[in-house]
Amino acid sequence: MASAKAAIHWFRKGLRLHDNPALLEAIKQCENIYPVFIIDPWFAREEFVGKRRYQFLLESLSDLDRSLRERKSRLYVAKGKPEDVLPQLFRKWSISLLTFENDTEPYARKRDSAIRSLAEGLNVSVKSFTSHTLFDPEHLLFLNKDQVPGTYKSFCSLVKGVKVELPLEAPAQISNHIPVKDEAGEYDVPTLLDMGYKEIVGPPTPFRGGESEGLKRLRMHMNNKRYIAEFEKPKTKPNSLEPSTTVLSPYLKFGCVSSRLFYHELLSVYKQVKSHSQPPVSLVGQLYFREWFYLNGYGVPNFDKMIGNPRCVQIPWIENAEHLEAWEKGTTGFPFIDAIMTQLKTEGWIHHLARHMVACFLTRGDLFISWEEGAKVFSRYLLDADWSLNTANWQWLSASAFFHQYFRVYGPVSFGKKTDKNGDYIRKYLPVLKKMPHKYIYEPWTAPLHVQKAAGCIVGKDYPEPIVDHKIVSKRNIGWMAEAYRKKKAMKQGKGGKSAKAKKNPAKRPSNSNLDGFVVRKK
DNA sequence: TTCCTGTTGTATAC
DNA sequence: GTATACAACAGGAA
Repeated sequence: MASAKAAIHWFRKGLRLHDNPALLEAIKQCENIYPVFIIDPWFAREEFVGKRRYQFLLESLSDLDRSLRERKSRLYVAKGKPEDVLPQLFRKWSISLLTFENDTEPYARKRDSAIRSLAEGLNVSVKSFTSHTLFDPEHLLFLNKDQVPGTYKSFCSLVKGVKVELPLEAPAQISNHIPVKDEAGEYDVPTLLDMGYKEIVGPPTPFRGGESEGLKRLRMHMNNKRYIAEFEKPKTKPNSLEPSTTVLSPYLKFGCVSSRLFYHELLSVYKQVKSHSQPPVSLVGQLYFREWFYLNGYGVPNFDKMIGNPRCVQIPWIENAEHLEAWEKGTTGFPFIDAIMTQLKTEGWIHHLARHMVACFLTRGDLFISWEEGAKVFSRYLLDADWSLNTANWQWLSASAFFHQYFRVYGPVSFGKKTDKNGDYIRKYLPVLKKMPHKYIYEPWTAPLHVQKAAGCIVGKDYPEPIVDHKIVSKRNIGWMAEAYRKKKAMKQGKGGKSAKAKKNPAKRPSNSNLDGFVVRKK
């Protein structure tokens, strides 16, 4: 009699039991299921993954473990490189099937193809499923003749009529077999300290990781049918003291909540109300942006770089370590910018429009520093840092791709005022400005000295002077952007045979020594 | 080739 | 609150 068949379901993203086709396939085919997550210690470094996101991941794993134990199973957290760990586990547990969710990121694709051939050599069959996104990017590319749609609108017409699969139920039972004895706790979910991180100082991030938390948050929003039906992204506030958007992004990033579940729940609410908002501003519209950006990450070469990325405008960004550091640390002297960066670091989440504000400021708006630098910082601190989405949004805001109206520059003083005239958001995150009168809170350097004294905040001593003159640098930058776009245009025309034109308008490389003296191109 | 549209700008005028 | 200049982009449709 043949012994019971054993499978590993390998969790990576998709940290959930609901809508998990790969896990269900393992359960269908095998009696003994080993749910595994592999932690690669090499990634446990703060320069890549900030401690708050790592904490969120560990909480998600603990939640998964709890849910599995409720079903008389458990999560096995193994440490090491997947290509080392998995073969060991295959042998140890006599595995014949490996299942996982497809991942479209370049690193993951490389890793998974290596694992596939490894498994093949060890007589382990591999089954993988698309369940992180609404659509299968490979299928979308096939439908669009291998072209990634260049605009949101053309993406929407592409997916019109493509069915979004219904989400699957969580399995009631995982496995017949009793989990292996692990008295030493070899496979337990580690702590932040175990992974070499220092403990989080100050209040914990307000968002806890895991499928349970994610589903709770989803339900909470879905119960508010009016909010769901009327949701319009541009009308939500970047500086409200409580989030004005759903904060489902970290749960979608790790797959604690299935995007297909979210999508079908939205459709179900839409059916129950008289009218609802539409893409691009609606919540379904937000999911479509996610899909479009994932497709870009899948189909555009060198997507996370400027150089070698055919969709990205080539812009001669400035290198300026002091400015970059001031931006990251929240010491630019612009209270709205500094408050947003403080919220980013202390809570791991900031509103979408707040991201716009600081991203525009770092790149084309003020500092003219590469979006790649900004993307690195965001991916360190954001709980929801997602390779495709983060990259795409940085390209958008820096007017490198997707968005091209570079002359629309966010004002670090004006933008926040529109939705928070009193500056309460700034007061919350920058207590040093707590007593600054609202007239000056967005630009404290304009406050008379006696006002600064009365507020207990002297600019230049208690709070920094602004590192740039926004009016001057934003105008200068528009000129530089125009140069870069002209060069792009000339290159494009040059390809058609008129190469002389390409040389006519080369983009000027801005020099650090001439930051304020650049004269905008004359008419 | 021209025209239209593009989630989410700002300052100023009425 | 709404309109307009600012200096003017790209992609896609017609």
